[in-house]
Amino acid sequence: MTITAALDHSDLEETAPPVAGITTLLQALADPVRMELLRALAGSDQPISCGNFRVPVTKSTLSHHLRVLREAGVIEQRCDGTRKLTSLRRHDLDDRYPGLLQSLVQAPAEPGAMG
Amino acid sequence: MTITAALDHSDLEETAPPVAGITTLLQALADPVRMELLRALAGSDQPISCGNFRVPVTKSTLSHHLRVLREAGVIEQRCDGTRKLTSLRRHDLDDRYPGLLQSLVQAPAEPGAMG
DNA sequence: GGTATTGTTTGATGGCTGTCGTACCAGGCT
DNA sequence: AGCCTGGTACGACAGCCATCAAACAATACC
Repeated sequence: MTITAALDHSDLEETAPPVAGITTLLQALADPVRMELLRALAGSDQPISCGNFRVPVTKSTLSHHLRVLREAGVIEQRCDGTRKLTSLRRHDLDDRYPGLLQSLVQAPAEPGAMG
Repeated sequence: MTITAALDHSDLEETAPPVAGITTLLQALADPVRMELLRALAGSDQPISCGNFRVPVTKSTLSHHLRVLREAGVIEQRCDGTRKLTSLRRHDLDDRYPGLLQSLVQAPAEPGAMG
């Protein structure tokens, strides 16, 4: 097999993994904390750093939740100095699951996910 | 507080419980078997009895999955002799979560949920 | 170098859940 | 009555998962 440039899709993107299947995606979103993270990201046009999420969990638990979202293809993270900026992969999500993101973020938030 | 008839919403409906919150709903759908049940129900305009679902689980497990969907407000079941006909609560779902059901059922099915 | 600041990783733990087998119950059938 | 069919309820069990504390890593700043 020849060495190809198939994975080099463009210029300097960090080769974000593909958006997960529907079951994995729903599992990733079926958590009150992660839904709150999704809402926060969807409601902001700018990336958010870990410290700026207002969820009632420890930072290790928050890191765990962000990892789940990242591995499901919901978010992507970019290092910026000592921070890590998290942003929503809107286009990839809409591409694979049209309308899903919008119907989720416009769903009424439940009390209990925020402190 | 006076005894009111607030719960008597109409005539002879079986008082279906309200559609659950978004987290409970996503938890109910974040399972390959239950997503397959959803697809089967969404793809048929007629109710389906337990025996007509083609999922690779025991009937007790199937009953468990249907219970989860029922308690989340996704389906309703109507007794018909010895059978129990299951149907999708499309209107209630669309009412509470517009567009969600459609975006879910049109999502590509993953291999593995069917035998 | 030293010290915050920001996140990740690693156990550990308690709870939830998907699965099955078995028993059980209700209708329809002969 | 007896039997089957369709479905539920109850344990039991294994695996996953959300949570935390503590330790670690990396960058910035003094």
